[in-house]
Amino acid sequence: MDMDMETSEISGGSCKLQNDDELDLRRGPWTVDEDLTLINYIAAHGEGRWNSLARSAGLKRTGKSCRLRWLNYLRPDVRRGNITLEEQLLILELHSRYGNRWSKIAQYLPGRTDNEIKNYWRTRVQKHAKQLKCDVNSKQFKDTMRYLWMPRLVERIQASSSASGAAATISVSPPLSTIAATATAPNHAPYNYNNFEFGPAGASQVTGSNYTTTENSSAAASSESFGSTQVSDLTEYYYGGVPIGNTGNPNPDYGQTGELSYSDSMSSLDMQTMKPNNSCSNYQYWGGDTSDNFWNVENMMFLQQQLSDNM
DNA sequence: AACCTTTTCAACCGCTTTGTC
DNA sequence: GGACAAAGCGGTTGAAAAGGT
Repeated sequence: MDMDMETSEISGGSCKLQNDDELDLRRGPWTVDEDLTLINYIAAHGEGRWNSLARSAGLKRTGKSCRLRWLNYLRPDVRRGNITLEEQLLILELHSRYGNRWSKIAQYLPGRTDNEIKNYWRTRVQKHAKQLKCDVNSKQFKDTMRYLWMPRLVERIQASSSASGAAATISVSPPLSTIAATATAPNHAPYNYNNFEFGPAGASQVTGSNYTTTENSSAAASSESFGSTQVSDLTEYYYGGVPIGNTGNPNPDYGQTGELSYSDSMSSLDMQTMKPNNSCSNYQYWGGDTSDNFWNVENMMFLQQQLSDNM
């Protein structure tokens, strides 16, 4: 949940650094006024040189704090909202490749921040490892991800694309992990998963025909339109129709056909047949977190088999 | 409705890397 | 090449929301 940015002065959070009376530096949640100041200053002068930027803008914040706020929250191309199936798949794959190098992983997910990916990993993925009582870095858990979780994600992506009329372009064979293992490192050429082509943002953008999302396009549009125009109200500073800094779901696609939450992607699977147990129209968008369903008896059996195989 | 627990994620901290003089 | 500052990164924290009883 986002901080309530409508609250100008957050009680308790708007503390000053205790030993910074001279500097009068603030910390804690950013206020709407501070956001506007930062947005307008960067619109006029550009980003970088964060310490001097903070001073020049009149923000009583450290440069680090300004940088973080801008990169993780205020930047026009920050993509907010649920991690899509494709993104989940990418994160799992990239994490198996890069480990906890979140900024590296974030390069492949345009608009996503390292912080967001890190939070996703810690709250969702590590949670399951904990439930399975195994280490997130253990071979067992990695195998479960690779041979169970990821293939099903691929199936879910295929199912949702075909249900929505879009051409399904992902094939499950060979395993994505195999591709990743032999793929060239980023910076370099993006790796291609059939029609999905991923690459570090900036260097090589996503070019997969079906990977273009409405978020991407709106983010790109807002990014381009972001100029030196002064913003006087955060509601003017829209990201896809919902102002950045607003609470709730800033993602314009929330609840729309074709994008499933992580939880739903798992709960909609029929674990016996490994197929969606309902039509796409029946997906529970933004329902409760039922992702735990994924880790049912069958999956536990799979894991146990993995464990016994390794003995 | 009230209380407690769990989950989420923005923001901070401290360390490392990079840039500048 | 050493010293310092700034930027970048990953780990951690804690407030608020959501969920459960």
